[in-house]
Amino acid sequence: MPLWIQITSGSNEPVYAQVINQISRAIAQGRLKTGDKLPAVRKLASELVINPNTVAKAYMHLEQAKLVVTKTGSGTYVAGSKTRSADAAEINILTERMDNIITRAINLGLKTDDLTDMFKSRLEKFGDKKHKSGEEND
Amino acid sequence: MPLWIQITSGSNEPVYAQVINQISRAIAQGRLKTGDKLPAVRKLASELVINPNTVAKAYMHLEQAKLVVTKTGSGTYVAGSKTRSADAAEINILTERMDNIITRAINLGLKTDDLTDMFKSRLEKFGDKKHKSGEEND
DNA sequence: AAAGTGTACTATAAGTAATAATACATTTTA
DNA sequence: TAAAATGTATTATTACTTATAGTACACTTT
Repeated sequence: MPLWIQITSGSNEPVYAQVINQISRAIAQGRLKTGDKLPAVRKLASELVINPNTVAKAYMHLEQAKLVVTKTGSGTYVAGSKTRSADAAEINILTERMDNIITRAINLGLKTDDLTDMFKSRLEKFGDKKHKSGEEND
Repeated sequence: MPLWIQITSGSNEPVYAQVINQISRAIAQGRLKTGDKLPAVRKLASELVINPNTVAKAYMHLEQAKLVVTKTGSGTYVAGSKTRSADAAEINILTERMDNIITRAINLGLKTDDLTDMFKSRLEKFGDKKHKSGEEND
């Protein structure tokens, strides 16, 4: 499995955020599974031609989000899913972002039906993934 | 109709973006209709206790998004809907943001069914609004 | 002519993003 | 034990963004 992260330099999205988002998505879509090892900070930085600190920052955020587990000296690994249940604050942020997207779409002239179709289409890439069980790293 | 915009100072979202988003949403939800006049730059700035330049910046962005029309010396008005059709680039941005939300939700432990329900629920606030016709300002 | 409106410009301060260069602690490997 | 690999921490610098502030200008309405 070579390298699936791609950095867009000119983007308004910060580099560390691009790393976070792409790894998060890989986990959500099941392309990265519990226990999988992420590239070493220095190695990934070298491959993406970015600063090691930037990768470290991304890994730190991913760990705070409980998506990865860090073992100093060993590496960074995808955490167990544990059927996390989102708290109220996180749900609020989600609905806020959802409203923003809907707003944008409506103001672009899309109809609610079009939007619904688009949503369902995107959702297809995300099955209710079963992470490998029996490998929880705690 | 007094003031429906509310600014959160401590937010990580820039003030000008808050103004843009709240006005955009009001338009999308039909609470602001074609031809409606927005508060004057200086007046809104005064009411929100922010800098007039910040409001001007928000209005500038709204105009570039074709959501409002500006008449120097007169005021800023909600533009006609014109059944705008989004171009490919805008659709791409939308789907990208949609994927990001879905990613976040799945990683929080939500099921696709829960997500679909949430989406439909949020969508209810946005009818396929008929803007007042016969008032296109061109 | 006066008032109201959006726009443009310069300047400043604060925060964020990214890079850079080191150094340190822990784990793995030889 | 020693060496290598790993994540972490620190300090510094540069560039950009955000927000405020003050001023001036052009156009429209009254």
